[in-house]
Amino acid sequence: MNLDNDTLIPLAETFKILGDPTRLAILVACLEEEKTVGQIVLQVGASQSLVSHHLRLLRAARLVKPRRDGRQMYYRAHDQHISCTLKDMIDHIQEEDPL
Amino acid sequence: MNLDNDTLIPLAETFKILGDPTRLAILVACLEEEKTVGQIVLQVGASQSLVSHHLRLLRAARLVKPRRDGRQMYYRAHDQHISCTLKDMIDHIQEEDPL
DNA sequence: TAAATACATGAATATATATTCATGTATAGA
DNA sequence: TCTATACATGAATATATATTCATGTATTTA
Repeated sequence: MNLDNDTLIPLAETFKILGDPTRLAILVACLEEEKTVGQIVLQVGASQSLVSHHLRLLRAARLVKPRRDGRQMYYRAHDQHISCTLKDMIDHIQEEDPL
Repeated sequence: MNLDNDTLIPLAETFKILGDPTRLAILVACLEEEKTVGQIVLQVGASQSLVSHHLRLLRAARLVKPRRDGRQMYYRAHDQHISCTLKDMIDHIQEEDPL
């Protein structure tokens, strides 16, 4: 596998977005079903402001997509490859060290 | 998918390691075949010191594994789930926005 | 043992980034 | 049109981190 900078840089940027526990928790919270910002705030246990800031980054990286309904915003993970990526990485972490 | 902190935090830490273009380039350089530090330095185009610092982080996250032979160190990506993760993410990036 | 090669590491620094606080904007209902 | 609700945003800040420079350590060869 050989990557030019046009692939490498956005790839790194996307991984960087996943590289924060709060943001990752937000993403996981809306991975299987869409959630309102309020629901995410409760589930993740971070401030509303912080969740909003993170959601903006997640949106910019197209990791979540928003939908408005009345005065609520629903967010949902861009599930296509995200859950695969998460599963691969969880496998990596849970993998035993080879002696 | 619901993740407790014992999974979430190391998961985020691992993604964070991938979230830097130089480090990602180093990882990709030794993804398919092991490389000496010198080879990686040439291929990536970063300073020897920087490559060494990054290799330490990659090693700590068990993303690469070292092997010494004489005065050379060979590094190789911990390929098990890494190349899958990279492919999933590349797919995500190259994916078109739904209208 | 001395010198050279290959890599690692510590300190220093400039920049990036997570978080908070205060405030702004949009929508719904009275 | 006020008020309340739900969310977004800007500024400020403390902390993290990528990079460089200088130096240290291990291994080979003379």
